[in-house]
Amino acid sequence: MATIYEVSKAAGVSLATVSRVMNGNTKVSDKTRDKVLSAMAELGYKPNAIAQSLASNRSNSVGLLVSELHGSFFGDMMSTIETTLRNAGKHAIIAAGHSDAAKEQQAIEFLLDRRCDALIVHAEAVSDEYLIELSKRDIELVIVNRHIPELAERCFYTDNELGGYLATKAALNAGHKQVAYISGPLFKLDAKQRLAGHKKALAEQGIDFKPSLFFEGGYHETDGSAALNHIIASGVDFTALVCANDEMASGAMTAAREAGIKVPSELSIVGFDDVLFAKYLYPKLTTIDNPIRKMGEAAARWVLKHVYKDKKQPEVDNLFPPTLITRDSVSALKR
Amino acid sequence: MATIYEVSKAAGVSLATVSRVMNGNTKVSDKTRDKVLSAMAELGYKPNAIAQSLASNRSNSVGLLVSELHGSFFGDMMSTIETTLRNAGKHAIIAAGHSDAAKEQQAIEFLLDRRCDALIVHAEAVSDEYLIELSKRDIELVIVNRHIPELAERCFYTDNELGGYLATKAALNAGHKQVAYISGPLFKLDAKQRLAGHKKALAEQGIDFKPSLFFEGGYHETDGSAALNHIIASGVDFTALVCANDEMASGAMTAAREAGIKVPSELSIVGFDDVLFAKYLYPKLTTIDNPIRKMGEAAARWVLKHVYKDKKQPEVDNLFPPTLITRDSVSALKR
DNA sequence: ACAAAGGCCGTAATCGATACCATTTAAGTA
DNA sequence: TACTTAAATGGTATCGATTACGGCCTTTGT
Repeated sequence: MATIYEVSKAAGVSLATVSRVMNGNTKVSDKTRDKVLSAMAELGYKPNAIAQSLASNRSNSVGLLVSELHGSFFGDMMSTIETTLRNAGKHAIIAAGHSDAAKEQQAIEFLLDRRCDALIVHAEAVSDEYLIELSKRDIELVIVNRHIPELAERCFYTDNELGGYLATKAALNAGHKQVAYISGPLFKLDAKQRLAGHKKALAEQGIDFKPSLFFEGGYHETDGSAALNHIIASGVDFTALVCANDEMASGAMTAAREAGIKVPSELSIVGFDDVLFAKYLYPKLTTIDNPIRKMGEAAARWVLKHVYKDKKQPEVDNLFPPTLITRDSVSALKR
Repeated sequence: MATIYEVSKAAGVSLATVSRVMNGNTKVSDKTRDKVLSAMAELGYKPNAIAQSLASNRSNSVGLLVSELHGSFFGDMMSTIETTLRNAGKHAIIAAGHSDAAKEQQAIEFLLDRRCDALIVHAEAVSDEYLIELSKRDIELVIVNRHIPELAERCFYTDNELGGYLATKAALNAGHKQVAYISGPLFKLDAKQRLAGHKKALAEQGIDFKPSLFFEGGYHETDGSAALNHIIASGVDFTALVCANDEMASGAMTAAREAGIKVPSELSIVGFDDVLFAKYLYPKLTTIDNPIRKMGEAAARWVLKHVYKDKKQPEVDNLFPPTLITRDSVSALKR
C-alpha cells in the first residue's frame, strides 16, 4: 500500500504539498495539484486513516451508544445516524449498553478509549449526574431520547408527556370512559412522563385515575400480557387500554385474545413508539409515532455542525413532538 | 490526557518498559511492573488506541457489512458479532450495503480505508467473483449467510435448501397436497436454494410443481400480499402456503384476512427466518429458524482465532442447519 | 573464581500522516 | 528597475505508541 511519501516522490513535490491537496484547506496551484492527483491515481494511493487521526488528533469517528443492537427502535436510530454521518465521510462506532448502568458506563469508556470525536448516547440507566459530569470531560456529548435540563441544547428528545396525552386522548375521543394504562418502568423518565400525559388527559375530561386500572410493566411484551390479566382479575370494567410501548400492547393483545376479548370491538388498544411490527399486528396497532429517526438525524447533524464545523448543516430543533398514528386497534365505544 | 511518556517519567522507567507492561508479551520484573501500574493508575492513563494502531499496524477493529442497520435479521447478526468481538477487546465498524452492488462495494472500500484487520460481510448484490478477488487483496475476509465454494472455509451459512425442504414438508406433513410457494428474488442465492428445497419436498411426495401456485417476490411484506392475491386470482385451489421469508408471510396473512380466508383453518402458512416479529403475528407464525445468531458468532470467533490468534477460540463449523419452529399458523388438512 | 547464558531494561528508529515556520517565486507598485 | 507583498511550496518537528537491538547485571555450571 502506497504512502504519502511515495506519492510525493512520484509527483516530485514535498510531503506537505501532497497533504495539502488531500485536505484542500490551503491553496495549491492547479499544475501541482494535477501532478499530485495523477501520482495518487497511478499508485492507487489511499490515505491511512489511522495516521491521519494521530497527526490531526481527529478520528473522524463518533461513538454511538444504544441499548441494544436489535429491535426496531434502535435499528431505526442507528440507521439514520450512520447514514447521516457516512454521507459526511465520518463513521459511527457502535456499542451496546443493555439498559444497565455499569454496562453503559463501560461502553462509554470503551468509546472514549477509541478516541471518538463525539459521543451520541442513548442511555437509560446511568444518572443525569453522570452524564453531566461526562459532558465536562474532554468530549462532545449528545444525548438522544432523554431530556436533561442542564444539557438542554445537546439533547434531542420527544415530548413524552404529550405522547401519553395523545394516546389516552385517542381512546377518550372514541368515547371511552374507562381506560386502563400499562406503564413502563417508572424509574425511566420517559415512562414517568407518558404516565403524566395519561393522567392529564383523564383529568381534562374529569375522569378519575383509578389505581386498579393501572399497572407498571418493564416495557417487555410479556409485561403486557401479565398486566392485562392482572387488570382483568381486579374485576373493574374497562373498554380501552393505553400501553406505554408497542411491545406491551402486543402482549396485551395476545392476552386479550386468550381471554376471549375481541380487539377492538370489545377492547380498544393504543400503543406507543410505532415500531416496525406495529403494523404487522392484527388488528394493526393505533399508536404514537415516536420520532426516533428525526431525533437520530438531528443528533448526527448537530455533531456535523458543531464538532466537524460543517457550516452547511442547518440549526436543528431539540424537541420533536410525537403524533398519533391511527390504525385499526381503536373503535368507537358502543353504548 | 496522560501519555505513555508521562507514565514512564512518573514511574522512572523507559517508554519501552511501559509498553511492555501494557502488552505483557515480554518479561518485566514484578517490582517495575508495580511501579508502572501505579503510575498509570495515578495519572489515569489510558493508551491512545490510534497511536497503538499506527505503531502496531493493527487497528483492533473489524469491518462489518450488513444490508441494513434495521430489521430483526441484521439486528440479531450485528448484536452477536459486536458482543463477541467486544468481549475480546476488539470492535466492529458497521456499514450498510442496502442490497445494492455499487453501495456494497463502496461500503467495503470504506471499511478497507479504515484499516480494519478483517472484514465480515453479508453481501447480497456483489458477485462471487468480486468477493473472490477481494479475498486475494490484503485483507482477512469472512462471509456470512452465503456459500462460495472457492472460499468455503471462510463462509458461514445455513442450508437454505434444507430450510425450504423443511418448510414445505411441514405443510405436507399436515396433510396438505396443494401448496403454493412465494419465493424471494431468484437472483439471490438463498431464494434459489429455498425454492429448490420446496421442489424437492414436493417431488418426494410425487406432487407436481405447478407454476400457477408459484410467485417470485422481493422479500418485502407487500410482495406477500401481492403474491397471494395473484395466486388466488389464478383460480387454482390450494390449502397451504410456504413463503421464503417471514415478511412475505406476514403480508400474505394480511391479504388472506382481507380476502376472508381464515388462517390457519382454511389456509396454512409457513414462513422462513424466524425473525423477531414472527411470534407477534396472529396466528403466531410457524417458520424456519435461520440460525443467524450462530452464524454471526461463528464468523466473529473465526476472526478472533485466525486474525487475532486467540488460541482459546475453538474451531467452528461453517454450516448451520435450519430447523422448523412450530407455532400456530399451520393446521392439519380437513377432509 | 570465571565464563556462558539469560533476564531486564533503555535507546532510538519507525508507523504515515499533519501543521507550523521558513523559503522561494510571482505579482504588484512606486 | 527596485522594492514590497502575497502566494505557493518545502523542511521538519510532532502525534503516541511499538519493537529491534544492544548493554548491563544476575544466575548457574564447572
